Amino acid sequence: MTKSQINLPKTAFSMKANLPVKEPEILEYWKKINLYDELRDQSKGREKFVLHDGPPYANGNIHMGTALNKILKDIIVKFHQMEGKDSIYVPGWDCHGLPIEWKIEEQYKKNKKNKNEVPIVEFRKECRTFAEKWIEVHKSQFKRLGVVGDWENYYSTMSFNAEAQIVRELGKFLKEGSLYKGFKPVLWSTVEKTALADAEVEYQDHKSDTIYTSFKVKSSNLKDLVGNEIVIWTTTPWTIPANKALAYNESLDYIILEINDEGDFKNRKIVIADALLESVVKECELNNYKKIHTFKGKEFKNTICSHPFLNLGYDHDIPMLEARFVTTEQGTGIVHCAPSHGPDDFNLCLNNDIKAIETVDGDGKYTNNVKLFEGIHIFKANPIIIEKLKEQKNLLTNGELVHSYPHSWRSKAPLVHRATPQWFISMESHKLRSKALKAIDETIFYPSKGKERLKSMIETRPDWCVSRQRVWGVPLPIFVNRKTKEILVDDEVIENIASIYENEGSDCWFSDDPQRFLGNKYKAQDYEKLSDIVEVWFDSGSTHSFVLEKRDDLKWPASMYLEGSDQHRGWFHSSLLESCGTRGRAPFESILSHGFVVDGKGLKMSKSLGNVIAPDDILKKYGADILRIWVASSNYAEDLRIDYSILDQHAESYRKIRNTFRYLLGNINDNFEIINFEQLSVDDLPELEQLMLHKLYVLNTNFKKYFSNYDFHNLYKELLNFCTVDLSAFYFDIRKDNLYCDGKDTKKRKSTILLLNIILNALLKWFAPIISFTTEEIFKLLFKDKKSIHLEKFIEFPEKFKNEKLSKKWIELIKIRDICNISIEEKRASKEIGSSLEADLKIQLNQKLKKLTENTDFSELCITSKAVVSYKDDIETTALTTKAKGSKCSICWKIKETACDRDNCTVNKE
RNA sequence: GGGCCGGUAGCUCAGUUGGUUAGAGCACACCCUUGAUAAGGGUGGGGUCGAAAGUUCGAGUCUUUCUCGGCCCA
Repeated sequence: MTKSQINLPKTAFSMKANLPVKEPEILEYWKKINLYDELRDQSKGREKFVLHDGPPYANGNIHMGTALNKILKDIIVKFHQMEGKDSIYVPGWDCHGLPIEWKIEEQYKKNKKNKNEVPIVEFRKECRTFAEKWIEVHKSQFKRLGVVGDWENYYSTMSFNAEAQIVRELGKFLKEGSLYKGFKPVLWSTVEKTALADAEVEYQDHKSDTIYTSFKVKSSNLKDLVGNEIVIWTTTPWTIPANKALAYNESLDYIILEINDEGDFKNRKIVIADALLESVVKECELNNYKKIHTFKGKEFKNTICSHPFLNLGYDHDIPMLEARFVTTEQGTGIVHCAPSHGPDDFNLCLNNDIKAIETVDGDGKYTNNVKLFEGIHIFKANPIIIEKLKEQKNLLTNGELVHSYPHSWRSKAPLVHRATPQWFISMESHKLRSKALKAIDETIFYPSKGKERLKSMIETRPDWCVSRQRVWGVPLPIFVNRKTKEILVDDEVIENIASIYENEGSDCWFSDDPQRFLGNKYKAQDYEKLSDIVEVWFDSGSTHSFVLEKRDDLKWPASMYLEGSDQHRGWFHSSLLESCGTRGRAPFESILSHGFVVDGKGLKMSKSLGNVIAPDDILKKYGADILRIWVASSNYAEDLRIDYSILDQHAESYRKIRNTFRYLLGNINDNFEIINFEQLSVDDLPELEQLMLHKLYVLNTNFKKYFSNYDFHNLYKELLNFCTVDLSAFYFDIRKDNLYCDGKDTKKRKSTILLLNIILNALLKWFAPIISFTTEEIFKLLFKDKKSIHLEKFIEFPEKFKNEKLSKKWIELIKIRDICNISIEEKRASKEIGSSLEADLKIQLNQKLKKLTENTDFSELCITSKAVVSYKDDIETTALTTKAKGSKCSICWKIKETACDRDNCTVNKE
């Protein structure tokens, strides 16, 4: 007996993947062959698919969310490429903004350097260098994930041409007239001395002073009110000096309450909402009081009050205004309004011709607009205000409240609303809101629920504040006439600034003579040059203009924007507004949003929970292909769970896939042959092979269906099931006998080899976008004359592979096989047999199945040495296993009562 | 605090307009194999579908409340 008589699989493709070592080698290879350039060269003229990269912030190492995002992008880009498009991916980075500024400032603090003594231009250079450093770090980390893109020609928001184009984009809003100077309360950090973007604010618990204070009614249509006192509750006593109005809700019931308790309020009458009586009584510890009148809120109309500090010179009228935002959740049902210190207050007052003024300066100190308190820091003002109110006998009670309150994400300092001059893009003046809503309707969303999410945000958002009082960003290219206070609107000036930036960047705005930007048309001394910068969301919202439009290799609009679901309020949002404002439509045809990476229990990753997994940990332990499988197999429409047990599971699946490939490669001895489908005569193949062709055809159909919906987790599941169920446990298992024991020249074995080649090719292509490294490893092994799997296209299977009738037949055959397996298992459990080849099957089938099964070799199908079928009327399928009689052929291991007569088994046999 | 989204076996996911005993793969257990071998095959166990109430002849699917988680907003 000799093993040389059987054809055992042999391949150079190792079972052990060793991805952490092998993947970097493949990366080197891709670099060597210039894969990205090669892709573009070969795809010239094809339909373009442009996935426009949302720029990550150039700061800090990448985390799982970024890895997920980039891998998902790469998978989609590769799918489109292999589908036959020119699928272009240009990565980019978001570079301006507060976090980087803050890092540089931190370094200054460490080195005892004073930021104010450093020229702005020098400071900005350090910011630029900092961003550049992180771009390089990110680049290598993203590449390691297997992401193929134009890494050499990436884009960044701080590149000179980006800065120039951002100026041009702002110029468009300026020219249109939708960019205006406003005076609004914005969330302000007195520590960083800047307004903060929404994304820079975090809400934390904060202990606030609370007061119940009273405003005396000066005049009213409701005569009962005059001389009585309106009581308000607030958690910001320091805003009392800025009070300009009181707000009530006309649909609420209000009461006049006479107080008889000893103290400042004895015999005074106060007004509060009926619904809040109980809580006010409790909070203010009222014991003796009498409800003397009840009335509807609408009767407040035209009521004028005086300020609690009337006797201290606060003699302005305090009108009572109707406002829907007044509720009975907390307080008294009447809200104190300081237009400089709250958006609701501001809007209400604005509609009633009450202007906001600067009451607090950038440091948080009262300005000279505030009598009595000028120079006092607002965070130290509460006790003083409370004292004064007490002194004026207008304080019912005071206390403390812990509640959720806005804080700076950097300094963690509590924020305040402060009215400052800011620059806004109007949502209404030029119909930006309705244009954006229309654009949303014309966009395809994956998953579809993203549409409503973005829509509801656009519907309710206020005007876009695009100015920031910082230095690391694109300067707002605005000049204001010193005399007329008019904004200079002139295309030539804008283009002049842009062309200067194109050559040298925007640093010069802060250092050069303003005349240089104005040109010859205007005199610098007549104009004030703004020193604000553009908020970073405008930067990234403009990427479509300086990337998609400017580059010849790309197209506008993009085929797809793909980001985490938080970007409905971020990049999706700002890009939509910027583009609708300047071009009247969205810069994208579709939006794909993915959920967040959470731990195995569904909790968000945090240092304090200790459940953070870094991409690098995974790459070192498993390799990028495992991470890519995790991405492909997870449902990105929801949050994506990850932990080591989940990764272990995917690593197991990977081994299954890898061994599937290894079986294929081993049995073709690494000699791959491209099969010409046109010349292939399906009918000449054994039924099992025909069945496999049908399965390939169906799988490919499903594959395309799933891909067209970007439904990767179902697509991957189907591929994996094909490997385990249809190949490993079925086709491969059955055909081992044929592959190992039949002669290489036999027609049957040749048919099997043919199928193995087709299956190998198909699997390789199907899996390439997902396990990009492993498929490349195999591809290189098979093709010496081709460069990369990623330059290939998916396979088109001919219609003739489809055979529903055969498929239906085999569904029945496999049912019979299952019954046989149960029968074999019984004998195995009772130790009568071991291997299925020791089994002799006696199968009883219903007469009706005769036609279907008469040509089927069940011993082959069930991998037994013998199988006999008999037919009877009116019976269910049964199978009986007995131990096969005879002796085991030393070559093919089948048990036979006579000498084995198979060709290979008889050759060289003694 | 408000809005939106989600909770189906240990894990990743299916589950049509409400209609038999809720499915798949992996993992697990047991067995077999030792010619895919740090592989391969077979059989099997496992779910009060987040909880409760309701609508219905019938609910994983519809309604309400609660709970847990995530994102966004304040």
